[in-house]
Amino acid sequence: MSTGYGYDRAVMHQQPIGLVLTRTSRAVSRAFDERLAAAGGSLPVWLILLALKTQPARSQSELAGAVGIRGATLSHHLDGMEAAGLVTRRRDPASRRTSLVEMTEAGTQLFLRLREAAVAHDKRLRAGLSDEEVAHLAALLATLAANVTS
Amino acid sequence: MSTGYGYDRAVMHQQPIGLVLTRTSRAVSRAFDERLAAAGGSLPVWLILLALKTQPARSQSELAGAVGIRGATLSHHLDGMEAAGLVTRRRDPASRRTSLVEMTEAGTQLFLRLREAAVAHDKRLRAGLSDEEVAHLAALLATLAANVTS
DNA sequence: TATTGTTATACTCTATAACTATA
DNA sequence: TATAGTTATAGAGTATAACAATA
Repeated sequence: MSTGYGYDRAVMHQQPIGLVLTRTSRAVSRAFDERLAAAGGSLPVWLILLALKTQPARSQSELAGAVGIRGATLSHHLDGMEAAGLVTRRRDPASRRTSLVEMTEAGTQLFLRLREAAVAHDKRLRAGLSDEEVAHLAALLATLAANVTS
Repeated sequence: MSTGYGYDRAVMHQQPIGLVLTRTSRAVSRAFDERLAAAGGSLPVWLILLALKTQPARSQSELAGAVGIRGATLSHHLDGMEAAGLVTRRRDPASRRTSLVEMTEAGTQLFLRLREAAVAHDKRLRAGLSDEEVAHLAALLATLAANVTS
């Protein structure tokens, strides 16, 4: 019997999808980490800069939520990023216990380099896949994510 | 214009597929880690036991390759697993510098518990997806993995 | 000399708990 | 009291380099 995708039922159930996802994600993450490191960054730094770029001057709690890490973990990364001159922290005038994180010029420069690395990584990932297939993949992944968070 | 998947081109390119994969994989991995921990294991322990189950009495270098980690990292995990009574290491009679890793009865018991957790995780992941969609997802992920390793 | 595995050491990411400053 | 963020500490996973044993 044909599934319409070129796989029969015997093959389809060979590997749990969670295992396939874990292995793929490990391989792909490792490749991405290498590219980011070569460009002078890391995954958390990239995710933090990306979150800041899409919505500048965020409070740390918002930022931690956007990146998917705890506040203390974010503090840890921001310490390094601030020391490296990538971001600044200043108190929110409206509430002095909130701190607003902003990207510096050097942060923007690194962001651009990391974005290049991310774009190159993405191009490599998409090889052999049509836009439709990539869109379908994104939709399937979104379903998986929803399944574990609900 | 319709792509046939219910997504139009404007939506399709909103998010790089690498980012979607990273985020999905983080969320899914975290959920899986929690299940494995609740069952008394961890991801590396699960992957090592799984590799041993599918091909018993492997040398450590084979095992490290199958799991996707370095030899020294495997030694580290095996130390803990051996101390916990999950595996044994014995010298290969054919070549005394090679060590064969075997699962103990306790290792088998843990393997079964972790497999239960993995099956439950997989069932949850598949919610709302047909067998055909899961098979297609697996094929797409295989393409991504091939793209970064080639 | 080359290979298998171990040991020593260290790095990154993450977390929890206790703390400070502010509201 | 409650909240935003920091600091101290720790644990898991991984890695490289130097080493020992064996081939």
